[in-house]
Amino acid sequence: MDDPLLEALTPAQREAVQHVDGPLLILAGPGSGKTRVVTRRVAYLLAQGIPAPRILALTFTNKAADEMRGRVERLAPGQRAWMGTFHRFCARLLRQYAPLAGLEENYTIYDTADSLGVVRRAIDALGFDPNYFTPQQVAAAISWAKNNLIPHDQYQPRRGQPLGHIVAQVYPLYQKRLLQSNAVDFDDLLLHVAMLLRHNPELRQTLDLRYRYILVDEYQDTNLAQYTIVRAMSIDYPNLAVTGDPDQSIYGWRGASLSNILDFEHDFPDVHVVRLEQNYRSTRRIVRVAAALIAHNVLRKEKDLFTENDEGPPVRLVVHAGQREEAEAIAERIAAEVRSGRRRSRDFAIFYRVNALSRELEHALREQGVPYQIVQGVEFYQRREIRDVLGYLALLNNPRDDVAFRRVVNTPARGIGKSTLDRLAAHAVAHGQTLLSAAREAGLVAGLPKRAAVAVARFVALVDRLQLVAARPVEEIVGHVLEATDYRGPFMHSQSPDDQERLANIEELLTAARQFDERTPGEGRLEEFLEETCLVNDTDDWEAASDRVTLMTMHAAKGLEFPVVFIIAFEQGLIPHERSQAEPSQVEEERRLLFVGITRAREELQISQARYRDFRGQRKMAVPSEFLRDLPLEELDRDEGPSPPTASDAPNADDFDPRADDEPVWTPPGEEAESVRDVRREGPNPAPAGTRAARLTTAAELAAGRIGDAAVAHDVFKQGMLVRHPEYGLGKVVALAGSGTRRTATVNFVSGAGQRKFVIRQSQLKDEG
DNA sequence: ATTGAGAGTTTTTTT
DNA sequence: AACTCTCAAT
Repeated sequence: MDDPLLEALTPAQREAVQHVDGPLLILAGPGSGKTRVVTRRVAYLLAQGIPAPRILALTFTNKAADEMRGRVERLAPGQRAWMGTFHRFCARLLRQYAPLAGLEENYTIYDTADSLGVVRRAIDALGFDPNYFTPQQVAAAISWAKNNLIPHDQYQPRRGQPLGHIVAQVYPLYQKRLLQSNAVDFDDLLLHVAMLLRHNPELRQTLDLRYRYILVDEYQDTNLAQYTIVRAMSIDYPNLAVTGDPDQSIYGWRGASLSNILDFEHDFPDVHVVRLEQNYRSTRRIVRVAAALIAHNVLRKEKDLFTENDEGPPVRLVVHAGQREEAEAIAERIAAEVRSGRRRSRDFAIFYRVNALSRELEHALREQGVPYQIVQGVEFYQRREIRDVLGYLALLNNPRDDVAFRRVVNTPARGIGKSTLDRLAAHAVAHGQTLLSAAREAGLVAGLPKRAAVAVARFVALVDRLQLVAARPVEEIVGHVLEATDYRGPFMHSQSPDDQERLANIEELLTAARQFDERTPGEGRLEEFLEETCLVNDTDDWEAASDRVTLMTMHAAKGLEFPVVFIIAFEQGLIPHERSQAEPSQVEEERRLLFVGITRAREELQISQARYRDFRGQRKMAVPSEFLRDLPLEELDRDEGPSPPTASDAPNADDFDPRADDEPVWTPPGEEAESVRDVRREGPNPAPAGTRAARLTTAAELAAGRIGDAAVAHDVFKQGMLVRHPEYGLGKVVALAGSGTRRTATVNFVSGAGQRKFVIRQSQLKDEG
């Protein structure tokens, strides 16, 4: 057989690809060609004549799903199997069967911040002191319960657990409020669906039949809810294929349970197990370092990890004086390699344990003019202005959404303050109403001053007006929201960089809306757009194609690979993180996380540490990570760095903390420093100024770039700009929609002509500077 | 009701 | 350090 789908595969890989019916467990070490196997297997199933709609592929990140979709598309063009994250799959399912879960199909998905707010108010309403247990502690406990399929009416506090007793009261109220707002949180997406499947045998059967071939990627990261969902759909047709690697389980804190993968063989006794242990990604040295590290985990199934690749250069271990030096050294190195033509920017990735560590790197890279992209820093959709605008959309989509109401009712300020809101809320609770319906009868609300009642009434009128366009394309709705609220007005004439960035972000949101409209034509797609905005994050915008250095957390790095990897801040308290040090099992998870980071590297790996690091404005001496002990010294090139800089060689000597003296810091417990090989660090090699233009990755630039891509003649109009029409005169673009020759503009004229809509191509509208 | 100053808190990782 | 929250002044 010279089936191209089976080409260039090892016997083990081929075995997995050709497996069709029955349960399948693929135990795949890092770099073992898992993605390749998985995508080919999907294509193989399709080639066997299995209809695409019978296939369901579930991943944890959209990034992974996109990757899979792209590769399957190349192997089997035009076949549309459903691939996506658990959460999106559940969101979609829940939309279809919303009433069974006590929801309407236009339900809102609350993100972490939204749900935290609801928890906070629930705690408040029950009269608990939020200083005793923080809302996030309570929220975490609720989340834990949901991930373990404990519904609000079955939550039992453990004896002697004070937090549990509070949760036992807050959880039911919280849940009641979500339902009342026709809303769910992230965990509910899974919980509701799991419960649906459990309590509706016919539905379970239908879905089992519909999704006859199910594939779960990163199975080691599934929690009980996810497990239950997948299991329930694999009873009549147990064609469940899972891939995973217990050594890469890094989501225990999210309720992931290793037992799901370790017990798979128990759940499906006739499971076919395929082991992919050979690494095709990394050099021998990198693989040996990774293997040595992970061997220190006690709670582990022994697994071989080997490669036939080249030896490669030693793994570097570098100590820097401070975080700035660390960042600068990395940036300089990358710049030098790129300049010499040995590497391209895209070959490099820098990993860290916590997002906050990206700052210094961004700085240094910018200084060196190295283009970079940061995966998932301050998320776009978390920004105030974005959340505000989306708040309006959410309220339009689901008028029962109290969180959205609170967010937008006084944004921008319209004289509806806290006391007014409190009275509205009290009225709503008393009458079992939502905030918006309470607002509709503002006149009846006890104690509400006339003035406030008028303001509320005006807000309701605004919402009603916007409601009229709620079924229009999303870009148009956003345009109307911006116009009706004059949201951008205050920023428009401001020179402050912050305000300029806000405007750019809003512009970016308009672009995102437009792209959504183009991708998803038709009316009334608002809820889909909203679903996407909260279930899809910046990570998913990560473009492997663009020639930039990638910055991200080690969590986000899973599933990716790069020729050169830097892991920074290899320090106690960061990796393992201080919050993970109490529990041995948590330390093991941190070790797995480092393992994931290390195994992303194909050719070169550098792990670095600083002697001091600034944390929350405080300078702290850094201690090397305890995992240093777990790394094989003989594989490493160690560079303790120069002695602390003096004024002559440190341009930023004023930042240097004299407390960071030159004591040997890098000696791991129980090790002698003398085995360290002395390696001279390459000196800085700055390029002549002006050879490379510094590039910033800002929303503004992204917006400009994207708009630039699609720039066509009739595309010069922007939401909010002034235009002139030969007949109606001066007007303002209220909203835009559609694309290409069918792009339309809604214009509000100064003259009595009111609001009119034009097909731009055929109109006589002119830009009025 | 809004604004600004001062106080207090914080994210570890992601859907 | 950056962000949010609280309280007093406007």
